[in-house]
Formats: sequence, C-alpha cells, structure tokens
Amino acid sequence: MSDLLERLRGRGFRLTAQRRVVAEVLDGDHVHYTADEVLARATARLPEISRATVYNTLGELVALGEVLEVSTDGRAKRYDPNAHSAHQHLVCSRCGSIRDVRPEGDLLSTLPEGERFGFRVSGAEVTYRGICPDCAERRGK
Amino acid sequence: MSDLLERLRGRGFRLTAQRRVVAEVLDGDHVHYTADEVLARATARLPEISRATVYNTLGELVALGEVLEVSTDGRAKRYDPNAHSAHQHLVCSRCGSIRDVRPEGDLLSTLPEGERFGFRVSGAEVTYRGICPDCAERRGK
DNA sequence: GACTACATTAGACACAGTCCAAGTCAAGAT
DNA sequence: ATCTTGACTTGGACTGTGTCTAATGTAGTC
Repeated sequence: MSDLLERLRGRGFRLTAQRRVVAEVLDGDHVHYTADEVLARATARLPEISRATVYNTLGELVALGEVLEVSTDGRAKRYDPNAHSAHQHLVCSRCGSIRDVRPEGDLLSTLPEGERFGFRVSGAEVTYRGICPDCAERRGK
Repeated sequence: MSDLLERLRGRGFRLTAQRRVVAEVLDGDHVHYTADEVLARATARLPEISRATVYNTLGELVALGEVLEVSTDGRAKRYDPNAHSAHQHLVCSRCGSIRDVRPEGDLLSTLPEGERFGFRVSGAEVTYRGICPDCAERRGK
C-alpha cells in the first residue's frame, strides 16, 4: 500500500495528508472496513478529517482499481485493499467477519450457455457463508 | 404463489388484504422488486397500504423462507419469490436487470479446505455480471 | 513567495429501512 | 350474528448510510 501514494501522484492526484491517512488505514490482509470505520481510524491519526473526504477518497481509490467495494450484507459497503489479487469472500453468518479466499476452478464456466439469456457474461462474485471458529466455540453446536 | 396465503394461515398468520396484495405483487418469474417497487404496485391495488406494512410483510415472507432477499448492488434490497428452487443471479452491469440462473456443479466444493480458515462453510451465493442483450444492442461494442 | 486549480470541510440533503403509539380488524368464542 | 381480543396496520418520527454544495484551504507550479 505504500507505493499506492506514488501511483496516485502519477495519475495526477495531489498528495494530501487526508489521502495519506486513508491509504494507511486501508493496509493489511483481510481488511474490510466500512466507510465509518475508516473514518474513525483516520480521525485517530488526523482529527480534522471529514466524512466527505473519506467518502471522496474511497471513491477515488475504487475508481482507480486500487480498492474493492464489497457489500456482503446489504448494510454499509466495505472497502477491501486487496484489489490486485483476484479473490472471493467467506463471511461468518453470526458475527459478519470476512476472510479473503481463493476458490479453485473457473467460476464463469459454471454458468452453462443455456442459462445466459443472451448476456455477454464477464465476471462473477461468490460469497461463501458459514460459521467462524470463534463463533462456533462461543455458541456451540 | 397462490397457495402461499394458505401456507401463511397454516402458520398462524392472519389473512389480511395487505398481505394478499403483497403476495400477489410478488408473483412471476425473474421478479426482483425493491421494497419501494412492491409498495408502488401494492398501492395500485390497495391505495391505503402503508410502507411499514410492506416492509413487515416482506420481512415475514423472508423469515418463513417464502421469499429471498437479494442485494446485488449495495443499494436497496430486492425480493425474489423464487425461493423454492436453488438458483443464483445474473445481473446486467449497465441497466441492473436480473435473471435467475442455475449454475452447474457444486459451488461449495470450489473452496478448498486450506482456504476455509476453520469456518464451518454452509452456503455460497454467486452473482454473475455481464451485459444484457438490450443494453448490448443499444450501446454497441 | 504568489497563484490557482484541485482538495477539504461542515452541514444540509436524500434514500433505505426501522420503530412506535394509536387505531383497526380477522377470526375464534358465544 | 355479534362480541371480544390480540394480532395487524398506519403515519410519522427516527436512524444509518451515502451524496451534494458553497465556502475555505492548500499542493504543486512558476
């Protein structure tokens, strides 16, 4: 994520303190924060940062393909910095925690021609659902 | 969908005019209305029906497993009456229209053990994306 | 160091959905 | 057929998530 700021500048974006802290917050594996979580973490480092700027910056990063937008629950969108390696998501049905996963095989090929309704099909996203180890332990069964 | 009302009554639900019109609106293949679209169509048949009742009824139908909740775009949830036959969704990236589709093969088996992070995995949803015939024709390429 | 176009800010606004107190009514009891 | 009652419906207030705007600030260039 560190060279992300360089890539931004290369595309004509100004390097501001706000963009830097948003990029810093979105660093790591299995990171899937909501915009408000990003705002909270960014505020800890740069108290004056505003909500609008966080939304703006997240939108820019998504448009540039540096960050993925994920909506696994119909509530707030989540932002996934792991955009340069194709992956899907495994979500805990109890606590909502998310892991990045790599299925095997070609997803697109699972949709037969007779089920394509004339669409030019170009992509597929999978959300696997289950119970995470923590929840399984805490609530048994 | 017609016997749905009987099933509801069998489960102790009162048969009201409001529930009837919501059930009627949610009838057909490839139907995926938002709550507001359901409200609009229900209002055409029963002008006094309220937004809260539409949301209540949709929630009941979902809880009973008679209707599926689908969120393909992070905006309003959509309601899919085709709940008794397993299927996935094919969504047009331009106009958002949705078709019900049946992939072949077992989705769960595409996630290798080493990618399960200790989760007990129980389900998977796929959203295929592409361009529908109408949009392909209208906007070329 | 000054300039200026791009970026940030606070707050108003919009949309999707939930909650509540009061009134209404379906369906069983009589 | 009417009564009774608890479930159902209603309108409106409220919450959470996200967008827009006008005014102000500032990164990068000269």
